[in-house]
Amino acid sequence: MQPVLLWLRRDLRLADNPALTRALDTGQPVIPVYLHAPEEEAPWFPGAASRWWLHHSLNALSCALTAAGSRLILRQGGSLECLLQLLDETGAGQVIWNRTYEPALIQRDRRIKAALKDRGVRVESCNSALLFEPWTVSNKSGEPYRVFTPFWKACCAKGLPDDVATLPESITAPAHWPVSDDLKQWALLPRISWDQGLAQRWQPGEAGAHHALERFLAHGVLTYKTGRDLPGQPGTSRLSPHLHFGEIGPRQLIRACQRLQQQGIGTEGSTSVAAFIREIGWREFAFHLLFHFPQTPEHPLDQRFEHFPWRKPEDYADDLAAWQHGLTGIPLVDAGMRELWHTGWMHNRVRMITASLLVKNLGIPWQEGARWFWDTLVDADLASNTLGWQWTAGCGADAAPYFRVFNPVLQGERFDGQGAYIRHWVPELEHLPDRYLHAPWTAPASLIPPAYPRPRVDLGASRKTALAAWEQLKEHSRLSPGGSVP
DNA sequence: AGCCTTTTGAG
DNA sequence: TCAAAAGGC
Repeated sequence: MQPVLLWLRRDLRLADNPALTRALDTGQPVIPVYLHAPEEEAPWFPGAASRWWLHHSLNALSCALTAAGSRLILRQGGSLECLLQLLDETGAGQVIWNRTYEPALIQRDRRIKAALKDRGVRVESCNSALLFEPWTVSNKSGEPYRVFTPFWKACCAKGLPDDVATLPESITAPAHWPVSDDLKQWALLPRISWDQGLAQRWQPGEAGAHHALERFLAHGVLTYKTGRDLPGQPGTSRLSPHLHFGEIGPRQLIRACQRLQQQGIGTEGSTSVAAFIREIGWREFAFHLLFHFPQTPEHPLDQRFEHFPWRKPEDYADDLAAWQHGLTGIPLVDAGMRELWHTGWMHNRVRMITASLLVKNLGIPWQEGARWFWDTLVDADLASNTLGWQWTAGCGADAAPYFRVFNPVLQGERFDGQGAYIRHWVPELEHLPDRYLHAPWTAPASLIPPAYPRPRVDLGASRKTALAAWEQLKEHSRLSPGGSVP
């Protein structure tokens, strides 16, 4: 019987996978394929941490498919060329996939869909990644939302989808399997092994995603509202990389939350679960914004910021390097940057704080931070990363106003009071008493650990400079709206 | 989802 | 005198 191709991309799971369900519903044999074509994601080629995750996730998916009586076929090259080749080799007449939403991938998929249809191939695409696809939500005048709360209200009014297809017991195999690449030959893993920290922390793949969810449901979600702010405690879901690669989907999370809500979980539990669902909403909002404003990975949504007086690369290179390597001399910031480097992930509150320091105190353009996060995060996601950086820089939709500057000393005292997080990631400061831990430069000279750098910025002075620059920019924009600044 | 300074008002 | 509230960036 004529098989169908199931083209897997950011949907590396078997449960709640509409494209897989559709493929099974045809009653024909299914050939699952993953195509490696990183250049098609230009200019946002997958970063090193992301490639590490992809390698292990594909391994896991391949095992799961094998256990279900199927296989994962790997091919490298242009996606269209690979698909045509596979259609030719297998005699398949239909391709099914789940949609992606990054600008470059939308273009590619559109091109491929048209080319396949031209050749008489049946093509079908589904939604696995989102509760609401970006073109299905708009305000009364038909415009995309630019503010989160009304956006999310409109989503909730539609009803959050929680319909989840059951896990297939087996997947019908074709009479003949096409040959597959050997995953190792794609060289997704780093050549020098800096990845032990990642391997220790993460279990990529669908099973790992469900372990992470179970842990969170049992230990984090009921205290999420306050627990998520404490970087020294595992109070967040840590699902972001699993979500990015589609090892688990938002509908599954909504369903799990609704099950919890039906049990008696008390007021704190209930508001905590609601807070978590709201975070899923921010993820949806990020996709909404990226789809409707595809220039935002590179350009600020608020055009006034095109003329912001950022420092120049030759002036900030040393500060940028110090920030990247966790050597700014500001403990909470260095702790976060080192957590990122060692585990490919950073606690959300610390992301806001490290980003604020880069953009506001160091005067470095947010795009530099976005690029570094892109390369080092295992959860690097163009939509979420763009929203996060523009939020911090104050130039995005519903962003934090520019004048909101985080003070990493105060934030440390407030959210890492006992210093568990800082001491874990900045061992030079292990023995510094709590009262000096967040600002070692205020300690008596005899207590300051010589191995730890002096702070690279004066937090108070740089804050003033940043606010003054913002006031001036506003003034210029008022005088010459949309125009250039002298 | 902030910080800093000034003002207010109870004691 | 000091904590809380308010106001500006």
